Amino acid sequence: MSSFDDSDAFEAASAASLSARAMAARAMPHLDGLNPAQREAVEQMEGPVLMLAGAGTGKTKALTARIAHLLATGTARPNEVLAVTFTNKAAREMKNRIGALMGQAVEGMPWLGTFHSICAKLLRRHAELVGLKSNFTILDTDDQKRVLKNLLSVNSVDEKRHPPRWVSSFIEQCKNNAWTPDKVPAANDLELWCDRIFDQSTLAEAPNVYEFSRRNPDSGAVGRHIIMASTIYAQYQTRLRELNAVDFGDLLLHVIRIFQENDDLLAQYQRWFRYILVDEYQDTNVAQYLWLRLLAQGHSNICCVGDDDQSIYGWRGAEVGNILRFEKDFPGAKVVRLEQNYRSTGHILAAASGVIEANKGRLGKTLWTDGDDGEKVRLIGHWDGEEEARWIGEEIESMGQGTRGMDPIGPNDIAILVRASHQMRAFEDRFLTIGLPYRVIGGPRFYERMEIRDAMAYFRVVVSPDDDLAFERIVNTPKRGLGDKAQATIQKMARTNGVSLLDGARLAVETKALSGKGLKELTRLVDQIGHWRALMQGGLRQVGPVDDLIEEDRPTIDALSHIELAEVILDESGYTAMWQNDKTPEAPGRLENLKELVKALESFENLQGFLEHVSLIMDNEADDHEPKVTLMTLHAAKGLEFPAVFLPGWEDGLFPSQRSMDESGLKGLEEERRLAYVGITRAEKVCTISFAGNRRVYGQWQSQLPSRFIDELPEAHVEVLTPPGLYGHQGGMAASASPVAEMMRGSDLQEKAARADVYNSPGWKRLQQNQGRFGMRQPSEAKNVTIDAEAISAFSVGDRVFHQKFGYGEVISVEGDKLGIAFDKAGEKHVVGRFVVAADAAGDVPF
DNA sequence: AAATTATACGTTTTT
DNA sequence: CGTATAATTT
Repeated sequence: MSSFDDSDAFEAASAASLSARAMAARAMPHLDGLNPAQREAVEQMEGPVLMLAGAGTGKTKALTARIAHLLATGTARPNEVLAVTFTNKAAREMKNRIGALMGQAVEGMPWLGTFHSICAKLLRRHAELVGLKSNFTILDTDDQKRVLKNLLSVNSVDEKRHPPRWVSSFIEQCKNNAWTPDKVPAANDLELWCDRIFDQSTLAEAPNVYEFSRRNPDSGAVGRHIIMASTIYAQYQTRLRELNAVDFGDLLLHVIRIFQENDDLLAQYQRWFRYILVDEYQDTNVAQYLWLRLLAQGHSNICCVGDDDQSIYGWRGAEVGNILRFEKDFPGAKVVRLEQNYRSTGHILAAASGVIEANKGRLGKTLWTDGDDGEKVRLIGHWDGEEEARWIGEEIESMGQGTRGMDPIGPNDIAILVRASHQMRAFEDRFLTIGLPYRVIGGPRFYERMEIRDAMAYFRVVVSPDDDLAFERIVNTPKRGLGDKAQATIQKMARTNGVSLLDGARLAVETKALSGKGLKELTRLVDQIGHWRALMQGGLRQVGPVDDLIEEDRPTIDALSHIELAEVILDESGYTAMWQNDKTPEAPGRLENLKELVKALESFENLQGFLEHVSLIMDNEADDHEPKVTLMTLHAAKGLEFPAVFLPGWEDGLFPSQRSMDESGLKGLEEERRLAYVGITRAEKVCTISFAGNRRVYGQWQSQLPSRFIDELPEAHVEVLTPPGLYGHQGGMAASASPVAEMMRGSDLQEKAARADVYNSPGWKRLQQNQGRFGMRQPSEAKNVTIDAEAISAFSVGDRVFHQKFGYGEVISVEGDKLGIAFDKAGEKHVVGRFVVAADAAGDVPF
């Protein structure tokens, strides 16, 4: 875990490299099983190398083999290799695989990690060069938003028109592009409207506010006042410095600035990192590119691995241009293409290739395989989204039995990949009713949950008493009667004395700036924090003026373990009690999460180490053992593979997403197409694409057209399926119904023409001919499966029950193992009995 | 200060 | 339609 405790990594690494050199004489097992292209990429150690690695071509294998080769040949010591990834998961996997290749010989690679963790490490060493202390805190999006909200209101910005998260994404965009506040191009800057009109005297006191001469289209008023977004950005940076804090983008930018302003230091690191490797290079943004270029200058021993066809993060600043430009940026670069695919069948590869070929300006690769053609990509249309979910559910069940001579495929080997997370709901609903276990990847992350963040804010206050944001978060959580008024008093006290909020609170207590209950509660909180701090450090116990909480009056105390300390903090602060007293359905889960948090502390030496880890590592691999179908977005699926993949919702507007096309035009469409390519290439054996003719969008029923990507699937590699149980309804329900529906909605002519044209497209005609009918049918009343006499429900009508997702409710019908339940909050649902528990037991059952 | 009602809005997401 | 925030009430 500890890419951070590198203090003696150098020593350890040097020792390790001796044995590495010794190994050079011996065989090199890491080269075994590499194909010629992979081997070339591994053995070309000097100079710039671009490894263009298509989906499933053994990219990680080649990358790890290359590192192993550098070490095994004694070309580099472990601490001289800088290997950067985007995610912690990727870093972890690489570490494991290198370990497996090298045996125990290499202790660790201190500079293998994410861009952010490596930058955090560098910045802690040199923080003072950018005016920070080395114990700076790393803000998450929530903290950022709070800082920004404050700035916006101070500047009278109209928060209705420019919500904090909007300004926050502006700043993020600037940082992705390595624009400091003074370097924001005028064309990219934004005018933020003020929420009031200044008069001459107030305007004089607001130096950043300008008169905006254009007419306000809303009110018709002239003389609106504005402030530039880059000005807010500048203030934001100042504020972060005051807080001794950085955001994620700053980790990169501060390090870049340090390198740019300190030639000697840069030279030192250039000498130190003799070999640089970068994973997922197509996802790098401008800042990351600059960072890499600074470090690679000189030796140019940089190996970038990526696939321009899998660049799907343009919307968050990734520059495909970086990978397309590589040979220009690094003259003499060797380009190696990995094109042999070890993952998917021939039909699947051919279908994926057919789709991606429609993109322009690719570096170009042709995937091929030694393996079987396998089954064709399957394509199926449904009446609506619910039927699509129903069909996929049944298909998954039959895959479990093994269909058409294929080996059974269990839930763990199946994934459903959607374009947008809201598509998951239809599947969740369906799977819940048929009792198909599933797992959703990519929901709210563990460390982003409210209770976890609250708990960590307590830890932060104890670890660093001047962490104002953390103090602000916990001062009235749980409710202590310290509302806006009390907090304003504390703020004022802190500001006028130039101290932290905690010290401000201490002063407020001493000077009795508050009264009654507020004073008592604040006194207690301040004393408690002092007490916890003492528990952390050990030694003489601090004796507060009003210290009625601490029962024993020991003059000295021993330092508690950080785990005990965490428990004490959560307990004494009343935070645990707050959730125990909470009657909402999510309260038991939150308590469970808190327990998990404390458990997670075990793998750390102290609270500081834990907090550093958490601020950079936001992933939480749930370790459940039950086989489950995976439900996730296409974005989340990159890098993964499954024997069977379902790709539902291939409808124009949904996928490709209308918004992408509107906002980014052809570029956006091409990125969507790459997403389609990523989706198809996740499948090893079976890939099933589907669409619905009708779908509910924001509550309104809308007729949908099959995705244009469906037309791009090469016919020879696609098999069109027809759902079972069809009767009547000859062909092309959507073809006839949709345009009519379109006209009734009175959309403009151009759009109608464009849409009508789809029906003349070769792909659609082909499908019509091939199928005769396309599986469109009226939704038959879904008859629920007959009652299994063996299945005796543990519940009866009238029982109070609790459900993990829907909360509390009352059983209103029982049909075999299926229950009809009227939920208090979620309405009426049909659910399989094993997903609910008797309501009185809900409090004790850890889900 | 909590509970309730109104209203706006509605990809993709890691660090 | 459903959720998440804001505004309003009690």
